[in-house]
Amino acid sequence: MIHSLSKENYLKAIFHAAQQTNGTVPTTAIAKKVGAKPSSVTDMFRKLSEEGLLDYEKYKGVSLNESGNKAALQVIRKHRLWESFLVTHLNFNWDEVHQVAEQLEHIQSDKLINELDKFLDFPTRDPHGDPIPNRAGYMKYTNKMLLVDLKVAQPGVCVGVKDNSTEFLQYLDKRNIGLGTRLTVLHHEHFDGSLHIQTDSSTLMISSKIAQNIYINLI
Amino acid sequence: MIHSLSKENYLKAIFHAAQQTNGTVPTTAIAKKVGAKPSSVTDMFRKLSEEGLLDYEKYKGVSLNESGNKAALQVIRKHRLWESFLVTHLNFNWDEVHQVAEQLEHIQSDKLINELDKFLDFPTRDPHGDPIPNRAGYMKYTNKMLLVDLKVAQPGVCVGVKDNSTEFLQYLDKRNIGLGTRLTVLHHEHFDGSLHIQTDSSTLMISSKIAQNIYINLI
DNA sequence: TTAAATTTTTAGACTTGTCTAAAAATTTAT
DNA sequence: ATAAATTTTTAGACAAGTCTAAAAATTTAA
Repeated sequence: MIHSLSKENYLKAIFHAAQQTNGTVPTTAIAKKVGAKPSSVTDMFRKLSEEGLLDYEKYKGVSLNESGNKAALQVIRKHRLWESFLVTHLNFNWDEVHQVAEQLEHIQSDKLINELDKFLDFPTRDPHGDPIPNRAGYMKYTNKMLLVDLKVAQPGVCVGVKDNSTEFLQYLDKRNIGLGTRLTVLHHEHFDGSLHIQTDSSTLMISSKIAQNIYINLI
Repeated sequence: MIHSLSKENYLKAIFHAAQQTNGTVPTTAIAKKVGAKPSSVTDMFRKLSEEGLLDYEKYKGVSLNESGNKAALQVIRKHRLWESFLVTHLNFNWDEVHQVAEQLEHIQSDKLINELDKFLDFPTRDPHGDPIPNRAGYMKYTNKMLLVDLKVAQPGVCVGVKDNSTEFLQYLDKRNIGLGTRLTVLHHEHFDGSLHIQTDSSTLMISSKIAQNIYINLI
């Protein structure tokens, strides 16, 4: 089943919104996400529900059903794989990828996306630390945490950032911290919350504010 | 200036059609290329001409003006760079790329296409041997020729194929002939037109029919 | 619990790109 | 050179996705 670009965007928006609200999503939430008026969203809800992708009851909001969920996950898979490609091979910064990936995620070709996946060596996280669904649509739900919450001596790997500003990314670059960098907290300074950390290449001191903007995974 | 997907397709179609007819292109020719009815094409001619991309006189056909030409070349640049990427990095066969590149060519991002160009090391030919416009829209017009027309002892490099069938591509693969393979004709057999050729890896005999489907460039 | 505020839906309209049918212009052929 | 054939354009319509304005339903609050 192929869906129009617009429908794919709705499915993705509903998927993300549903993560917060236990499954059922109101009209206005989606209107904000897709940048359309609520009346347009209602129209689309009706269409997607007629196509068997949504459960929709008037005035009650929508939820993705089995096929809607599957379709949304395929779009998310494409989005995250493209983001990974842009960062790892085309010198995009973590904050530049989104707008382009929003376009690339709608390219229709199974071979393309599966070969891209293979080319990238089947990554499981995108540059923001979010999990990438595999071919079957399965993904490990994120248990990423902030570096600031990492316990002393517990090794972690950087899987993304919360703040996408150029300044922050440059700060990290300068210290050789990037996707995949292993980090261990050596010491927590209780006075100001700063951390002594050990990376692959060196030992350094970072502020609590920095540590609040780095996502890590336990390893 | 950004153009809709549909407009980009028209610009590209007009560009290609204009290569054959000395600049001016009739409505029906474009109708065939873009798969629309002539009446739709007339409508689009009017729109593109109002946008200052075409010179259009009713009943006289259209031609690309300066900006139309530039816009068309940017689309062609993207198409050919994506085709190259698909073949060289994602294991696409020469005949599988077109349909996907037709989609990818409409992604809007200067950084994306220029980084892709760099990633591919600024290729000048796509997998069909057609020239790739550079960032400024300049391309060396193809002086590609068929292998069958190559003179004895004159070295050439394979830049593409005319026949894109899987059988033919597999035939070439088996003989280690691909994009970039250097070829020299050792002997022309006048009786049946077959050729003895020398490749990077071996010496072989190919029929005239095969040689009529391989594009080469002099080196 | 009922009035006010908010959310959602309906109704009708607009834009882009397409279509069919018919009219107009151009080209071809006798 | 004029009739026939072909090409091109015009006119009116439609689908997708959006909008505004107004009506209906739901939620909130006094």
